[in-house]
Amino acid sequence: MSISGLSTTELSKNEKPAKYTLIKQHICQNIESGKWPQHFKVPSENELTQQFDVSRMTARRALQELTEQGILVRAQGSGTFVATFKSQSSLLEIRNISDEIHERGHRHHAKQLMLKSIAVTEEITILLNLKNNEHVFLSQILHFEDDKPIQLEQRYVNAALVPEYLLQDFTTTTPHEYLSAVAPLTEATHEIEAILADNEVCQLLDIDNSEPCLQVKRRTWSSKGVVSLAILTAPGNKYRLGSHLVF
Amino acid sequence: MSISGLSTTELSKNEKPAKYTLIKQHICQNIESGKWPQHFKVPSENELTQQFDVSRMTARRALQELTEQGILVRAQGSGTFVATFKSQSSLLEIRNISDEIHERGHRHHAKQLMLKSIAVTEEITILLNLKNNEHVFLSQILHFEDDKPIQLEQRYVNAALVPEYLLQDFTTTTPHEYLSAVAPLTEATHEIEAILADNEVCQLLDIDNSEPCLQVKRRTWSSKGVVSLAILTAPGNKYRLGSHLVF
DNA sequence: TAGCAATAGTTGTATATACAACTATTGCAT
DNA sequence: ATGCAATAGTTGTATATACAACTATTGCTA
Repeated sequence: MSISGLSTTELSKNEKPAKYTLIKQHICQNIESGKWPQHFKVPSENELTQQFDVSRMTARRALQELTEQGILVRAQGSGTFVATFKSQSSLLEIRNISDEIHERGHRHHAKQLMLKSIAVTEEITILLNLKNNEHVFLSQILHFEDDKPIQLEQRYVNAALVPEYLLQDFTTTTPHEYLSAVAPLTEATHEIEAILADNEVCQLLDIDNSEPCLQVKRRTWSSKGVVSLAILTAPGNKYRLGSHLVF
Repeated sequence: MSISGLSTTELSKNEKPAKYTLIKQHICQNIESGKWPQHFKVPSENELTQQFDVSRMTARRALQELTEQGILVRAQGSGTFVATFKSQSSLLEIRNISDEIHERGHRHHAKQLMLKSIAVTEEITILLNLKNNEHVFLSQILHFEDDKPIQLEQRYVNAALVPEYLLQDFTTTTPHEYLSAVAPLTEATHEIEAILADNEVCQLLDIDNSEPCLQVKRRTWSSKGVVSLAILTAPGNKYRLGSHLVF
């Protein structure tokens, strides 16, 4: 059985598999064979539309279902990427989260939180693995001062591993409270802490923040009133913290 | 937070929530308030299209997402129904299944199996609860002879709580093997056993199989080469096993 | 009453199209 | 180099339409 979960029986239903299942198969085969590694940018909706001679909505459906299954990760404006295998098989994490939610009495949210947790773990992992990869997958965005409320970019608020009671009034939460709440829910605590502390981020990403690189690709940023942690590519696969940190 | 998992933050994203989220909210509110009980037939895609002045695909998306979340159950040709609350909060079952899958080393299938397990538990539960409800939700279909391979209607093969190794060649499995494999994965074992044994089904559903009812609604069946367990409505909310069992 | 045909209703799949929102790159002016 | 504008690319949302597959009901015929 493939990672997509498509059984042979499912395909012989009417001797005529749905078109989007063919696309899903194609993608899964490429991933399983190793052709498309982690963080690989899979063909866009338009490209799949041409390759398989289908409408965009059909190609989109294939990508979307694989995303829901934790096999792909999508980013508006950027593209669709192969998820880390870690998240594809992170059953252990799921169980830990389940326990936590279970104790808090929010059983009916458990499944959604499982899915969301995988998504956010995904993005963080991709971010932190940049040093091993040429893809520039952006970006973790945090507005942060000790003992002052946190501001997260909205999509992270939506996806984050945050218990319900924190979500309801996130602006009253301090970094310390955030971490202590998230800590029992995730294995990525260390990485999150590293992001919160600039110096550690630099260390983690092998970034030289003091001396400028010889050549840095210019980037523009859509300012949103939050701090953007810009990671810029430079010749020789070196990275440096961007100077475009905007408020 | 509602059962849909929609947070207030999610809705204030751009001060303009997506249309399908409004429909999801509407449905969830009706369910939470008790207006729409278990097995209630929710408005069809076309009805929602008119009520909310949206396209069918938008209404469809709302129904589909709630189905994926285990809140609704859909049946082609019949309609969309409110799932049992049991499956909405059956975290315990999910964990048990997780353990099972985990031990068998099929981690990456875990999430899909969780979702599927909820779906099939759903349908079985709805079937067995018919006696308490006016809705005739059809139908469990089994082809069964002792010590001979089982045949299940295809959609149940796809959705069933069956371990992978059984799915791969289902036709070689005997009823006994099937039960012993499924037993540790579900709380519905007793119900499944009841379905497998005609007499117990009759007992469970308060069906009088020997004496014909005074008046029975006629039904036609699309024959598929499998045994159809037909449940026919009769005056006074009595049920009787149909005479249309077709092979 | 039983069997069959026809019809309507509901979900599933698929296409074509349009615009919004966001991202990434390029080019130009300073 | 820096900053800005313009452009193209990608995903997100939404509409309109058509047909397929299956279900449910009704009506006719024998």
